[in-house]
Amino acid sequence: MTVRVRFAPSPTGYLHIGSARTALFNYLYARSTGGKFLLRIEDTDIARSTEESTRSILDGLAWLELDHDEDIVFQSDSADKHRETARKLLADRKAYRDFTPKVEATGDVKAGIAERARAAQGVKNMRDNPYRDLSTGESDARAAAGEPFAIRLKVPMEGRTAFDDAVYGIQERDYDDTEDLVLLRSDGHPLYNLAVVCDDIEMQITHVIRGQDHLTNTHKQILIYEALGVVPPIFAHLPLIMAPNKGKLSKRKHGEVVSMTTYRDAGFLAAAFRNFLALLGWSAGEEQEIYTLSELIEKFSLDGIHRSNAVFNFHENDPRHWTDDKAQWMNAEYIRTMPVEQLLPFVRPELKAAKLWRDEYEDGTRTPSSANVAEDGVSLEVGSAEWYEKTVDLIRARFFTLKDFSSRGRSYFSEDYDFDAAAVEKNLTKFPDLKTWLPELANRFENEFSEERVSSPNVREGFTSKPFTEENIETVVKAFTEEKGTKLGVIMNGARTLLTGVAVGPSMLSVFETLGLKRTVMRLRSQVAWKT
RNA sequence: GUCCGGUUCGUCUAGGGGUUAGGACACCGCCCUUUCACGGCGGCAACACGGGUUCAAAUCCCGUACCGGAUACCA
Repeated sequence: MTVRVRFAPSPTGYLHIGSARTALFNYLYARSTGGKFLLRIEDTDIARSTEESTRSILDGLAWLELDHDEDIVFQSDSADKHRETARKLLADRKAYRDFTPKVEATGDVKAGIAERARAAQGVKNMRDNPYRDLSTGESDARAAAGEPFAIRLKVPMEGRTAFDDAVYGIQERDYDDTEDLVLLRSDGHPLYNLAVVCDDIEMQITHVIRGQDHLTNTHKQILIYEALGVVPPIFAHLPLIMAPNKGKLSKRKHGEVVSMTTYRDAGFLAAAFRNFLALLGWSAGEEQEIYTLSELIEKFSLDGIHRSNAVFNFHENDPRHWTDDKAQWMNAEYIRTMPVEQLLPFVRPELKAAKLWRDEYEDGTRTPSSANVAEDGVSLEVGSAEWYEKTVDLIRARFFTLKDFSSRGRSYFSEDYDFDAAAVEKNLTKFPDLKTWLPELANRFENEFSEERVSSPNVREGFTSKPFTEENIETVVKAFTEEKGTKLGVIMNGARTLLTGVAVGPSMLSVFETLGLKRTVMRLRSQVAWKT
């Protein structure tokens, strides 16, 4: 039997981190078993469902690359079938018409339900509905007379529902604890449990993998399967993802941190986030943390799923820990260790969005004529595809998100970058001599190197033509430092701040080389930083 | 209230009768270094509690506590 699983979100908001994980687990299970991963939009709550939300959920799934099989099923399209099923159950006397007038919920719905349940405690049997055993004749007559009614499932008086959950094990529940659930509202609207069972049957779902909050629904749904004479699928309930206080994780309370789009927009790599999500409530029982998608598919199994809820750990008022540390670490880990050519396609849109992109960065668009790249490849023309790749590779080591390429890495791609006040203070203002030394160093570079066509009145006649490479730069900077009787760090750090605007980054020699002679010289002469 | 589920470092987790209870993140320290949020080394830090079973319990059983979920003519 081919495995068929489904992810069935209700479109009442964006793709929540918990739903995303449910989708991921379904996806992994389907792919690991050679089964099908189906998508069903449970849009039967007309008042709350929106198309925008459906789109947002699909966007989220697309971003995570959880591609589904077959056409998307919209639950609302099958309402007639659901009604028909309810009527069939009625005809089979597995369900009955309840003529009790509908009571509208007011105020806090959840609290009201709990209150009502408490009040009913011990007072009455959950199934002692006066209409439960109404004769067919009278029921038909009242219905024919136009009296409104809901259709309720007739839960047997004796016995219990039981199923073997793939995660939680044997689950049993006395019929006594289950109310005769409404299948069809008095306005003819089919309700969730009926709709889900009908659709799961229709879609030939073999495994229902969903949140643990559905555990009691499962008992109700099994009752419907039994009434219908259909063998229920296998159920696997997932532990829930909680807020740091172990409470419910919600948009109301926690905002954007729970939305998948937040991570996409914050410069997360889908692969990294997927990896993080996979480890929230599941483990392969080993010490590995970084898994490629194919490894996840290969290793995923229902027995690796935990029974206890997991905390999504973030700190609302701490910008550095605004989301789970491990998610951030994992993203950084992906950025700095994945093959650079795989990273490039993600950096490009980021630079484009920040208007830092140049077409020359694209592979294959280089113009050979403009290249004065040394034969050994050490000094690359700034702006070439090779330069771009090398630069991305250099600066990614200390980056956490794709956003960093356009923010903290801005100075590599544009002349228009900001100076960090603390860095200026620490590395420039503190050493006033640098104000003259650095432009002097620029002249020195210009005289010593010839990587680029620099036209300047300061170029000496008969200069030695050396490539602007780390090794050569080091010699020059060291000599310069000695002449000035200062420490290498003073020059290097001053140059770093002037050239990149910040106090941190890769080796300064590689920064010089990466920026190239022309830009290095220009920036060393710049006095802008001193004015801030 | 009732039903159901859960409980190993701050967080994610490994381990499921005998372990110095392992790893990762975070945090702290040292090293590397011209700087650094890279890297290297190290440190802090956990079996909820009480009973039982057993030669031996984090691990099995029972209870308690706490946390969570559910309880709807919502999904």
